[in-house]
Amino acid sequence: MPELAEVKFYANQWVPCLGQRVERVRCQEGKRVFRRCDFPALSGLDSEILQSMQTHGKQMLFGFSGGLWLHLHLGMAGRLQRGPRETTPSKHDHLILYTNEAALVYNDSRMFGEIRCYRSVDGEPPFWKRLPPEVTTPAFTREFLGNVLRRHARAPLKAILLRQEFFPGVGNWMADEILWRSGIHPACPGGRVRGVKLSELHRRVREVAEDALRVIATDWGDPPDDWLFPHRWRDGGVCPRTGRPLCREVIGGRTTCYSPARQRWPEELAGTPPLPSV
DNA sequence: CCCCATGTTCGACA
DNA sequence: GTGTCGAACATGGG
Repeated sequence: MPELAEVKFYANQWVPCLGQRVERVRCQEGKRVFRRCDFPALSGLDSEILQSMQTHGKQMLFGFSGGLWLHLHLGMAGRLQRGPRETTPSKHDHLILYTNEAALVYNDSRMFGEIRCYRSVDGEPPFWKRLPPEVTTPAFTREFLGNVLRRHARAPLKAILLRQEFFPGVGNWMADEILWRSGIHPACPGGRVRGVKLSELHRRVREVAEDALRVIATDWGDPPDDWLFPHRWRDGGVCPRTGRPLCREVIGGRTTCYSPARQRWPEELAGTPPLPSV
């Protein structure tokens, strides 16, 4: 499930425990989620204090005293929970941090997620400081978007939007939502999007991210019926704007839902000049 | 048994 | 370098 807003929601589950000291770390080395984890560092969380939480796209970073940083990714099915101190590990609980008041649980049934731990006394680990701009910040400009599309002029927009190095946090449903609101076909090549369409896409990327955060990140509310979201996997789903049927197709390697009635092919965009030849 | 899944990475190939 | 495709990872749900 986790995209931008869901990741924020899960990260928030641990926030009430900021300031608490970890009394015990429970985990099982050898599980896939620890495939690149510095295990001694992870065990070192024992007796340290949880001091900070931040997210970036689909990634979470928890800061601990002693210069330790816990870096989590939820993959396809991961989640975080906060439970009572008496919490006993259930089937896919791969990591539990026990404080004197609570249990902080990382759960991932498919193990596509990842748990890593770093030592860095001088603030966040270096990789974290080099992450690209988040789509909700001023650094995510129309020009930045235009450059990305120009450099991938022949790739379908859907595939481009899924790339975390450009659109951190955007996943399958957000990409579909963005393109649907923009009225652009998901298979439209990046190079076709210029001028007003570029402005439109830029606005919608930010809008979907902000809407998702507002609706999901704190309370995990149900997305309203005027989003594409509640209609997209429904068999016989209907576009809430046009009332016309939605369709599903694999684009950019992922099942994509769109509304053919309002998301047009590049050729149908009036006055679009041809793509530059490579 | 079949198919599908809100993610990422890797190798082969045009 | 760009882009596509399929497979792999591991599990659960319909």
